[in-house]
Amino acid sequence: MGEQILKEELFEKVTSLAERRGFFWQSARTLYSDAPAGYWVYGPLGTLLKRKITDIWRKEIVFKEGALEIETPLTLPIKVFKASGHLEHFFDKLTECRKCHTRFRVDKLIEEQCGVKENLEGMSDEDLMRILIEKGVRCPRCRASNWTEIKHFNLMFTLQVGADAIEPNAALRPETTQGSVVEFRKTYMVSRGKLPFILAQVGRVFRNEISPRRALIRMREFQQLEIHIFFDPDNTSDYDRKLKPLLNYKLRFLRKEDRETGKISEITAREALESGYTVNSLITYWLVIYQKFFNEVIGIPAERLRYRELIEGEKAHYALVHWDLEVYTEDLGWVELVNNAYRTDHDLSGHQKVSGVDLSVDVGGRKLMPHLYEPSIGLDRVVYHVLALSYREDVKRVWLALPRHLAPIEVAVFPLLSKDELIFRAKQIRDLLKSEGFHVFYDEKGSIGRRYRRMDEVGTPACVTVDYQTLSDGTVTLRDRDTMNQVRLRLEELPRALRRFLSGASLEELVE
RNA sequence: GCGGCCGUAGUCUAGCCUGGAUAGGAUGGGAGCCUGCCACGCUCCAGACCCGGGUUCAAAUCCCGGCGGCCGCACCA
Repeated sequence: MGEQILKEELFEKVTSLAERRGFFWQSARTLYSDAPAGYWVYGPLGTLLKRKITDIWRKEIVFKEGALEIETPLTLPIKVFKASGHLEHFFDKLTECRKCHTRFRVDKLIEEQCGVKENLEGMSDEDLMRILIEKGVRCPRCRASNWTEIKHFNLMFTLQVGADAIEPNAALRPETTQGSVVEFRKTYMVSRGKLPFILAQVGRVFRNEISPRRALIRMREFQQLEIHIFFDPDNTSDYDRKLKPLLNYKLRFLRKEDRETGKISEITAREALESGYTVNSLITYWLVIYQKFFNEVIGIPAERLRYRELIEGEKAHYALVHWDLEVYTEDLGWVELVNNAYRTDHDLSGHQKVSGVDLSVDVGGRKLMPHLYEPSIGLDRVVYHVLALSYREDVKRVWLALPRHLAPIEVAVFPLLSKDELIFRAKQIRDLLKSEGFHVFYDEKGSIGRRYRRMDEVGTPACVTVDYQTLSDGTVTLRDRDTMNQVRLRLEELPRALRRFLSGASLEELVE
């Protein structure tokens, strides 16, 4: 199987196949070689795959969990990010130690070593630099006192909205959350909400990353599938009930104390909840739901998944507790797929303070500021890992063993030979399957073997071949991508058989 | 953003050190022939030196800058 080679070069093989076959590639490069990094195009197959993942998330999570999906603008007033705390954390002034090349935030250095707190934010670079020199601020790492000039890092894209705007007054959102938080009050009202109140958003977000790398893994513009659960921290009884049948489910955690050994603890939902580790039944439930979703629906083996507990300094500024759901591949190691943050009332309270609008809700005559728990999927990373974990090769062929329900092309139809009578019949069968709602691909070029290989490479689970026997008795062969085995089926039963096959039945089961 | 390595068709690669005439090959792609089930074979076609500047009679090749890629550091709110 060439396992050794596979592990080392998986990333390159997957991105190369993705470009060759039209899953994804780097934006604008064909025409402009100096186009900035971090922007990626989804080709026809990639778009289909991404849509399938999104749709299955809608079906399995949004719909089943009673979330209301909304769409909010990509552009938001800068005030929103002041209230959320992003502004403070997004515009850093950094300096670098000339001796050990480590970087530090200027305000932190001065705060820590000079005890100064006020007015640092409004201070000019010259003044800050003067303080660094006059107070002899030392590098916390190597004790040197030789700083480079101050550099600005702006991690949000700002905009001047309005033809006469000079100063930035808006920004592209770095997460969809703020849209949900800002519209919480209105949405809650129009949908006659009660707690827990769940919103969902699918959409693009923008981060001015310092060094975008590794294709879909770190981009400047990417997509999130987010769930925003507003709840009463003192009453999660709905979730006590929902969690009950799942109490024995084993969650996989990398606890902060096991950071160095990398030991993963399998802890049942019951233990996690009762020990207080996962705070409450609501958070515990959602941790279970997402691990199950990625394991059972997206098809990632459980041993490749873990929740990594983030420690102080790693956690976002808004989070009280925070786990990253991560996926493992041999060449990229553990990569974050879902950011699970318990944001408490950080966001709503922040907006209430800045806007002056009361954002509390009435619960049985009691005024309450809802808390927010947010599992946020990085969709592009999911797309990459679905492809990477499906990648197979042996001496004969390369194929994607995609979960059948995620495959962009569901079935291919081929005439065995490019002869008019076979082509005519094959096209009829293609149209029949299209009218039955299948995503069908038709091909008559090249040998039959070559056509099977082409479909293998894009993960098409089923190939239907029309031969001379089809013309005489109305049967076709159905080939399984993974085993390369075939069964012969009557045309009348083909749509039903195909449907069963795509939802997981084996070829043997189809002919029973 | 810093340091190291690197940049030739969709992909992989020869040529670069030591400057020289239509930049070679493989694979993939298109058109056709052949072909009774797993990348057969044959014919034809299209496809590249990351961008800009410099040195030179002459630059894929040497020099400078930019952009990009990988790895490490930092960053990842």
